[in-house]
Amino acid sequence: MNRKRVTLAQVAAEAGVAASTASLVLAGRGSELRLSQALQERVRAAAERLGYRPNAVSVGLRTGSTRTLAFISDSVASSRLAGEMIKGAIDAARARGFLVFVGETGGDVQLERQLLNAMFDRQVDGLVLASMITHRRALPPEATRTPAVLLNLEVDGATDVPRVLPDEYAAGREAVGHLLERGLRDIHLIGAGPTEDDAPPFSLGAQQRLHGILDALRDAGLEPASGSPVIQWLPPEGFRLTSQLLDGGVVPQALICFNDRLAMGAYQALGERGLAVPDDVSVVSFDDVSFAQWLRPGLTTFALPHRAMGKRAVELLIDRVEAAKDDTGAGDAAVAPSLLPMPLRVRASVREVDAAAAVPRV
Amino acid sequence: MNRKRVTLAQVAAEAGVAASTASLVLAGRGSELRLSQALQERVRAAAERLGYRPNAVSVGLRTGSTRTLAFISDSVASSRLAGEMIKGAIDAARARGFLVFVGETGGDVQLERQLLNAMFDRQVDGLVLASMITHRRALPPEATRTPAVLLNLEVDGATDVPRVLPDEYAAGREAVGHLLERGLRDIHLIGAGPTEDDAPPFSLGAQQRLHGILDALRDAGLEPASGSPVIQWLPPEGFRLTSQLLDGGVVPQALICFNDRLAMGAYQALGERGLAVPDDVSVVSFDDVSFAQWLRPGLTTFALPHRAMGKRAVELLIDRVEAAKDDTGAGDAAVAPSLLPMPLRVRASVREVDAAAAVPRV
DNA sequence: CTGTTAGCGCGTTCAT
DNA sequence: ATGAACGCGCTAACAG
Repeated sequence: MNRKRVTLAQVAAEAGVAASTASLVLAGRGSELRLSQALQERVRAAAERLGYRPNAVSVGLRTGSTRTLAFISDSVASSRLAGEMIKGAIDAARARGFLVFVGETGGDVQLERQLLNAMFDRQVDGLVLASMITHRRALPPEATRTPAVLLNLEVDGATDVPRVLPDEYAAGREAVGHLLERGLRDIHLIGAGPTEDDAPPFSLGAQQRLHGILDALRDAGLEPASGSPVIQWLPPEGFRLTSQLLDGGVVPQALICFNDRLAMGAYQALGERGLAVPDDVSVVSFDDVSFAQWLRPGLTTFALPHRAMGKRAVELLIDRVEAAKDDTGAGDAAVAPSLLPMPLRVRASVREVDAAAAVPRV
Repeated sequence: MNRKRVTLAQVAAEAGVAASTASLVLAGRGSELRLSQALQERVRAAAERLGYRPNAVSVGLRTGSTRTLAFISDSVASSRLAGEMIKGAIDAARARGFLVFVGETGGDVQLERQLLNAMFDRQVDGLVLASMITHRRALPPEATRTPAVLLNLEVDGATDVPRVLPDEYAAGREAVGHLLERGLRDIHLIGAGPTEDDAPPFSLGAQQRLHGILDALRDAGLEPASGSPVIQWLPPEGFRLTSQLLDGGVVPQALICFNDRLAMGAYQALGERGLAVPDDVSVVSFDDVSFAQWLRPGLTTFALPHRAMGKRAVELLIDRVEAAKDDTGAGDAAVAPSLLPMPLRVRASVREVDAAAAVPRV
């Protein structure tokens, strides 16, 4: 029941020409080759009438290009953000006429190889290798012999493979800037800090957030009022850390939570003690997960631009794929990572004080 | 740099046999056709040595089967649950040697057709058409001429295309059962009700949840203490609805929230009035979104089995694909939908009373 | 037991 | 201006 497809041969027969002729006019090269308008119209009409669509498998075999991409990540299901990354990728691909195979490894190297093989067997034109948590890894050898781009991933040493990453460092700086501008100087860190070394070792993003925060503070002649590193960034930890801080008798002016889940826990701890956000304590955070906007009050947070990252990654990839076609032989020069801005979602968790008290922007 | 692939011809040459012979032994039909063991070994060794992998595009063209599936949904990014559905699907596919093209329409019919075409052009063996919100829709004509299964979607009339859906009705029944067993009889509905007609018209799932709840209540000789239909099931609505209830002077014994977002809003409203969950009011809900476990206390909720649904859908699909190969001609009999159970995640939002006060299970 | 032949559907010379 | 012929890489008839 599947083989109802119309072939080029049928179109040619219908139009009374040879298959090759039909191929030419449908490829738009008819006028270039000075085929009569009448004939061209005849072919086009026949194709239209029959509902002809080229068999992409055949074209792929013939031309070596399948207009198909591989998207392999360690996790597609962990959060909405993962979905956003994929959506950005498949949308951008479709916009340029590509389809994408998506695979998930769960971090299993074995499985990754298996998927890579299965996709390359199907002659994908390029590969985006993605991760849901920004970290550093080695490239699989397959990624070398075909156009590839890394998404939310960094590699060691100089490399010619493009990477796209969120600009965590800048977001860290902006987070303290946002607080300082509003006169908040008693800033406590929840999830990492107080020193450069106090960040989860596996998360590049965490390290850069911290780095940005500390640098911005230092530039203002300040340092964190406290810091509390922790390995898991989940609400219970946020709750515990914030509770400890509060139990120590301090009421912080502002909290920088290293992600929204920690912030959710912080809200809970604050709420249990009758402390109001933002009147008693201000909170800024990172990620902009779904519930950030539903917390009361709405959480001010820096969004991980996952959609944009997915989009950028496949755009870079397709650029490479199409460049590789007209093989210039170049393209193996080291390339810097593309850093995408993390937009600030201003909501209601940071206190708005009068301008007089605020430190002017530097 | 991409064309380093070893072909069957090279393997055959290396082994000193004809290509067709090599093909046969690598397909495992060597012994069946009584080829000498020595020859078979030679071929296998050559393939191994050269790192041969069949070009799946060529195989696809030749055999008509690409071992590739189409997964098209209206949204992949809306929630973690969407990701789970996809993960279930791609995992099940991989386990059976299939890869999947993922596409998203955003509900745009135009785009859906475009994606369908692009995927069928690439000769996918089957289609899963999915939605993130359970509803009823018409089948695109393409879904008729190839194996297809509907995921979280229902169609009008009898049909031979399999559908997989969560068992919302059963979950609705169980929700009231869970409350009744614990002696809770003053049950208020947040998001729908109090009558059968008070449910969002576009959501089949909502209607069935409500139906199950009402039936179970009726079986126990009860009816909802109140109901409050609303179109958007988001935290602000949950907050508003619950606040209204409370402002009316009633302190409900138990709330059935129609989803976790509404429940989050209910928690907030309760919290603002100093009412404790579950000591003052119990809450059950549906979906089991990510934050349900992070609410304090943890939210007892019926999980949408998205992962399992994705898995089941592709398993049914692949069964059909492989059945269609050895064309029995059958398969066009009407088929009932596969209803997957929504497991109850018992957490801490329902009060545990002493058995004496509880209504025994029927 | 093995190799030859044919063709899946298409794009691309190369002679007309 | 047009069509015949070839081949992408593979599988499956059929001969030998």
